[in-house]
Amino acid sequence: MISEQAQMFSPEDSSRPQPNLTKGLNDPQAEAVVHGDGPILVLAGAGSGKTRVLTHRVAQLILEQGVFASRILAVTFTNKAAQEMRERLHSLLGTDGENLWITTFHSAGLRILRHNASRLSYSNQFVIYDDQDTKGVLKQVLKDLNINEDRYPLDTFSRAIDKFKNNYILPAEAGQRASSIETDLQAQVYDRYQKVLLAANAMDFGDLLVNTVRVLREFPEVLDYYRRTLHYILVDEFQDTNKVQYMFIRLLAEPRRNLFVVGDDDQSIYGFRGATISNILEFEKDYPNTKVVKLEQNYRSTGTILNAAHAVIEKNKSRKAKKLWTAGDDGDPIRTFIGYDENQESEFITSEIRKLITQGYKHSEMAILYRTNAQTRALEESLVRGKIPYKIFGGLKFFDRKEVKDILGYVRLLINPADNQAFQRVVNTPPRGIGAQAVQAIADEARETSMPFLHASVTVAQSNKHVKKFVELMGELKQAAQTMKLGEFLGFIVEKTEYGPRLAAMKDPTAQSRIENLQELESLGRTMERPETSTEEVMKDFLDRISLTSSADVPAGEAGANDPNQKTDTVSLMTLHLAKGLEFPVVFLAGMEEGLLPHYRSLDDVVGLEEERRLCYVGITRAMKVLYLSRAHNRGMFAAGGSAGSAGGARVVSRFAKDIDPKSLTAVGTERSQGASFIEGYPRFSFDDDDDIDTRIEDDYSNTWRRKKKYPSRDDAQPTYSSKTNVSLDQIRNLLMPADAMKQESKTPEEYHGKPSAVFEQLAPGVEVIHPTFGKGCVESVKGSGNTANVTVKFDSFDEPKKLVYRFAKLVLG
DNA sequence: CATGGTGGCATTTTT
DNA sequence: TGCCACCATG
Repeated sequence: MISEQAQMFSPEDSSRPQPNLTKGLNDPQAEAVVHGDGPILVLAGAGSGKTRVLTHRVAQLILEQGVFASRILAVTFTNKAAQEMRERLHSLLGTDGENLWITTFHSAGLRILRHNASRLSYSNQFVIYDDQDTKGVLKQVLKDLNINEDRYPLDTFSRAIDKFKNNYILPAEAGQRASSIETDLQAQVYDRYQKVLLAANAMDFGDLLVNTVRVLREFPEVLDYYRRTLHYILVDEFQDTNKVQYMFIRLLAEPRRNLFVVGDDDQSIYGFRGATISNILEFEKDYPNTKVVKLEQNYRSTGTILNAAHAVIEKNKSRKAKKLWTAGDDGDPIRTFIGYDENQESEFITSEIRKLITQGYKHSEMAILYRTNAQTRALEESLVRGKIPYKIFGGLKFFDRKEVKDILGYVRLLINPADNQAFQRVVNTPPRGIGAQAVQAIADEARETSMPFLHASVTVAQSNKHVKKFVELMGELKQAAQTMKLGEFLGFIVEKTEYGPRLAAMKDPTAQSRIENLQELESLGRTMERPETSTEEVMKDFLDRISLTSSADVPAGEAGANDPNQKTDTVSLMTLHLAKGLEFPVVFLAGMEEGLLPHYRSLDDVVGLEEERRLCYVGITRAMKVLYLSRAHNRGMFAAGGSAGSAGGARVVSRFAKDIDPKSLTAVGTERSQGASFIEGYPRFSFDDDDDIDTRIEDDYSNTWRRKKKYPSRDDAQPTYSSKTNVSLDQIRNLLMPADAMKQESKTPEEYHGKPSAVFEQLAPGVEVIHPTFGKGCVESVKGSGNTANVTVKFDSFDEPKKLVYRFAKLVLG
């Protein structure tokens, strides 16, 4: 991948010790870089050198204004962008930049919460729930609240919760705001959902932001600490920040207001995630003396490409007037193609790539961009047949692979025994005779005792031999973790759970690639190992890193961290969203059709359509020299639906393409195409496919799998590790559930509320109590004493009274 | 009571 | 294409 503006670095720029930081910059760029204290908004058009301005600004602060690197926080959109910025600063600053905090919003939140989550009654060791975990929790919540999923689909709730969090609306406020049956249900689900997460000591992505802001707002000493630490704050892609993120920034920057934000209202494409252009407008309101700098000179694209981009974007009503210009040439016309269907469109792109290669372009200089991930299927097939090396960004991540998540599920459960989602994932994976009934029994036991599923399963193990075996397995894994390094341990899990051997015994051809993925995971674990650090600590880091690795950071299906410097020569495939911030000499914009771009889900509202237009704009402006627009006349994915925008199955050209001056378009792909118009035309049923694409699918991949085969086939499969079952359930219980694993990090509710610990003596029927998770309630009965004491409490928010083990329940008097 | 197979169905964009 | 719900079997 070519980095934005990378080619503009001349050797003089990085000469030390006194680099002239404004050399080679244009006037507005320089103005932004040398800006003193106080707020500044840089409106940076596509390709106007904004990353360069950001990095030089940081260097300026350190080298010219004498600011300590540790006083600077730079927030970027993805880990990849952060990494790139770090590298560029390294070449500008050398080791002076070592203490810079360059990070994403989510990573920043995670770091703050790892130190402060206990203030919010989480443990600082909390885990991060991904989308799947989240859905699992929601499913349970809907069941508990007797909500009919057919009537109120699960997705509407996950979307609603997401929206609450993007806008920093906490459950209580959501409840107050509720104005209809729907919104009231949403608030109820949200409330309960948060309680389940808290009980599992887990946070979802949104919580990483919401809880960070909560900590900063509710604990002045924490806010004070970070304000004293961070004096200069820079934010990239400011147009795509949402309300919580903006609150976070504002809180930190408030006393000094040294806030440097860079954005482009024309590239705001994350409205569905709560981002609003109004953040840019509000910025000038919130910081009245803001300096505004506009970067309008484009260093990336040809005149033709810029004109097309402008023609598309100028139709938007809500945007700041501006026009990019270039000192360069007009360049080539934009090339167009209409395929009979998506397969022909893909074949065309493949064959063009081959031609461009013969003309001297590298694969890595080309990208195929599209609106939806579903479009990759046809493209991928065709590229494979054409033997074009490619990488797909986004889509299914390596860490989203089922087998990888399964094995990591064991790791998660060992680290955080309260992780009930991880428990449910692994308890019968691979199948070991623990079905729905057994899991329900465990869930019931867990509910009655207010204990995590894992703990409850130890009790159920007394009456269920399958569960007993599982519990013993977990005990063995726990012990192994104490002696093995991470890589070895991951391999041990794969063997010991029989996950690997079972895969090896499968006829399914994908099984071999899954085994490879697990081997990849193992070697990834090995790279994480640190001599002085316990495997448990390493595992925690490992999980954090995995949780925050976004699909933009690493190509689909790759683990990433293995060989960061190995740049391979491949064509890049990605959605328009992921392409933001990148540039390529050659760009294919596939699927230029109504219903796809703009997507049919956005057709009926103006705001949505404007965002689609920006998306198209982002796509066009990724291209440096050569831009292709292609579309198909028929598309499989819509054949059945007959969706809006496609009358009678025939696909109509995108309205955005119609805005481009036809004189700058030229049809390619067939000799007969000279007069054919991309905008009104019909597909040609052949193109000059003279490259003789070998249609035999080569067996390269399966050969590699076979070579690396590690596991024996079923016949000689034997347990590699002897199993020792002479450990008692009680011993395992203690092993899996050390007292401090259940204890909240630093504060019990007693400490938390500053009350003496003699709560138990005062418990009696009728006494009001508060539970950290369940809230307020009234004691119904008290039984036993010491470690086994039980308290039955009727909580306000639950119909059924709950039986709690006093030792764990952390009750305080109400 | 657990499992594996089959058939139906929907499918934006992402930290 | 991939996921879920349902059903027949062990």
